[in-house]
Amino acid sequence: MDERQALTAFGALSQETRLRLLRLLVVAGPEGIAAGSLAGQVEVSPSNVSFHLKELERSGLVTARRDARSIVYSAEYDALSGLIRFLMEDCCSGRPEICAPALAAPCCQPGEGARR
Amino acid sequence: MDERQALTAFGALSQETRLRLLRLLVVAGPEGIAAGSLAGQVEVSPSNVSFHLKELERSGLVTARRDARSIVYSAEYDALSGLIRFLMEDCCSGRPEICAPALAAPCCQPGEGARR
DNA sequence: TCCTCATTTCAATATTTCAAGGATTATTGA
DNA sequence: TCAATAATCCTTGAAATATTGAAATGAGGA
Repeated sequence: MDERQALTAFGALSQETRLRLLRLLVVAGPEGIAAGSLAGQVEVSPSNVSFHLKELERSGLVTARRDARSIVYSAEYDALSGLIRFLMEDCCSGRPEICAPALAAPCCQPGEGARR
Repeated sequence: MDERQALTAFGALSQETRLRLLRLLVVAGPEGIAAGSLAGQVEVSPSNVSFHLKELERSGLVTARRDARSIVYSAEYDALSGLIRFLMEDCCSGRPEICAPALAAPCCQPGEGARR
């Protein structure tokens, strides 16, 4: 993840509708969710959802694929990992004073391979 | 870190000059850097640096204090930790498929209490 | 007090972002 | 091929953001 990508990704995450869309896609996993279904779930007009999905796609945080007449979006896990890592390493220079407290998150605990 | 704070923080990080300013402040640590010195280092006009520092301050990622005739800014480590944690937990739902790769960063390795 | 330095504030402009609606493209099944 | 459906594309206008230079504010020293 280079700086240009990170800047775009941060911009993509700084908008409420997009953050909600991304969260839905993260939980949905690799199988993804169709654009129309997303529009229904976030209660935003289809054209507006399309606009924000395109922004997310431009940032590399989600990818799109066609499935029959639907276009299915899914979260790009690698990009999200990369962004977290960018935030810790490039932006925060790996400062333990910053990174260590963040690692107290439940998902980072040993023996907690999966979320709870 | 609640969602509203995170949205503002992501917005603050999505601008090149601000990202550069923050990086300098992270490395500088708690003693911080004066606004004028920052303007020189990022080669941006003083008024523009002032604008961006205020944005960073509004997002909670930096704080300001007066020292004689200088105003010294410093990175808010807690806010950065909180943002990393938000990204892993709230946004990524703690998915191990996302968080685990990010933890491969050098600063997260056991025995690597400090960055290398 | 007066002067100077550091920084902010203000006003004007340029650029980007956002939301909504209608038109267009792509796919499926009859 | 035609009709129906799903999604995007395009345009419009409003709002937010970025940049610059000039003026104002605040602190320290002669």
